[in-house]
Amino acid sequence: MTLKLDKVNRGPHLSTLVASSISREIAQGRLKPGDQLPTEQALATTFGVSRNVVREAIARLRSEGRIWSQQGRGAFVVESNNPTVLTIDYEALQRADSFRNLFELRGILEVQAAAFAAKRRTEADLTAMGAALAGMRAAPYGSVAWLRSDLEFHRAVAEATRNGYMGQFLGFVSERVRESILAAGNQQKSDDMARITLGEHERILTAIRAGDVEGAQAAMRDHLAGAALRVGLHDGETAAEAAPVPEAASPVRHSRLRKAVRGQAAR
Amino acid sequence: MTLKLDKVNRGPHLSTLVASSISREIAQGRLKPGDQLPTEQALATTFGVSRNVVREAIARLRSEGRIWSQQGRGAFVVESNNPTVLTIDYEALQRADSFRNLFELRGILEVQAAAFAAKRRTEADLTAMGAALAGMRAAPYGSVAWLRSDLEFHRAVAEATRNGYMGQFLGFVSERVRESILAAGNQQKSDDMARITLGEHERILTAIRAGDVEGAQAAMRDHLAGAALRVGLHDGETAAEAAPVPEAASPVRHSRLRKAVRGQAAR
DNA sequence: CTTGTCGTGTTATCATACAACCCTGATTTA
DNA sequence: TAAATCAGGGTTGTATGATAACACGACAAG
Repeated sequence: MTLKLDKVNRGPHLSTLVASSISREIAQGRLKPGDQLPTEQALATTFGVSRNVVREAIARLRSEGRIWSQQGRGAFVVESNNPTVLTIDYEALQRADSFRNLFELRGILEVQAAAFAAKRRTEADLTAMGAALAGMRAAPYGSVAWLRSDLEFHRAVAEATRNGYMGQFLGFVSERVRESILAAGNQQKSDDMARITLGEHERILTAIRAGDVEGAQAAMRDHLAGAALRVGLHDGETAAEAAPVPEAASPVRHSRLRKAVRGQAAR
Repeated sequence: MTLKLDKVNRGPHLSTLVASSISREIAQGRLKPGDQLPTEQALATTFGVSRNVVREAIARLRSEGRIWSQQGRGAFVVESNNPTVLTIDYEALQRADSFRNLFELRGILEVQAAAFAAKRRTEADLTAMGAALAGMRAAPYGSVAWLRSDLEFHRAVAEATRNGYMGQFLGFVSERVRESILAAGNQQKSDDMARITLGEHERILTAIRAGDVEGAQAAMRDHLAGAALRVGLHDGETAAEAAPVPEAASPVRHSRLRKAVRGQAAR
């Protein structure tokens, strides 16, 4: 048996804890946009860590676009509440409704990507898709090679849109969806599925090659509906029902707080 | 006159430069997934900075999910090449084709959001949208209050999709688009525009209230086409032509490199 | 009222030291 | 011989002190 021990080692770094703590202060409004943070020295003493750790935490928050600092002045909470990075909380994705929502978003992007691909694909794109399909045919269903080819096919479609952001976003969303599916691990495999899935992909490629925008959209929609069924999502149309907006906050569990971190940042 | 001096202060931190440099090594494949990075000491000497700076850079990369490190062993490039966060390079967005691509992506999301909103909106959603529209009517075109109400309207639409990720992504993309427009600053304002823009929004709301999915999509499409014209994008249909995939690398300009950073990380 | 100077406080960076930990290989032990 | 133990070096994590660069207000000089 392969025992399934989750990685509880998530961020044993002090800087991670400090960053989360400050992040929480911001999220919960105790530090408002435009506010100045305490000095690094003050933070270091209140948290009971070295100034170095505080600096690493601040570097992280700065890269996330939550705070902004200037030499000689101080560090400030950034004005716009929209951070410059987009993150998806892994824990939240375990909830069925969240997963369904993300799957829905992926569907939107994939279908439109197929449409643009049908309009803008080059010969190179088509051969790339064909190669990916061949890889799927050659590999056993569900194997690593099969999954890689599957991913490659969708990547090629995204590439064919000639819109880099499309590929970036689609890749990001798909990866999160894939992770979540793997984590759940309740996939059943059968020979029929291989044939069906392959057929779906082939129809997509055919439509894209023909430049058939509507057809490509429809084929991709079919494919996603099939995929939804295969991973256990039923009736993808009525997806989200009163799902609260998932906040991007507090990805760190408190139970594992270390002795040093016990204060609040700035009261 | 208000002279227009941009903030060139973007990231004068050494740690940012180091992080970008390592990030580029990964993106360009000189550091493959699973590879071990040079030791912090080695990086510090090759970059000509202190180990502290290297640590801040690594803390940042770790928070972005690109690197994984363990005490006593070393730091490694994470296996999946898909980072756990999504970022958009601000500099790249200044290029017209990039901006066009992002605008196109926004359009996809907005149109589909309108469709879902028409299907799933509640009374509360409708009143929120109505309030936002009222705010636009009351404020002068282009003013801060007007922009806020505009943003609020679109946020309400996204909220009405009952899909939190939709709101998250849409907000993220829209914010980047808005920043870019503000940075360009070549907006011309007229009274006609206020009326036209307001009308577009009203049609969207009407369709959503009526539960008219097709109508909401069409109205939103019109609105975005109008917005594209207003910000100087012409013929949004043939957006990207042979635009290379924008890699998420090198957000730092080299001309401003400081004396210390001149090496490569790990060859 | 403007300008220049100075002192203080803050961030940015450097340098060093130590603790915790992993890995390897030799040594001891069964 | 085979396994367990232990010592050593190497690496990351953290602490500490010092210096440079910068911002800002106070204050004097013009």
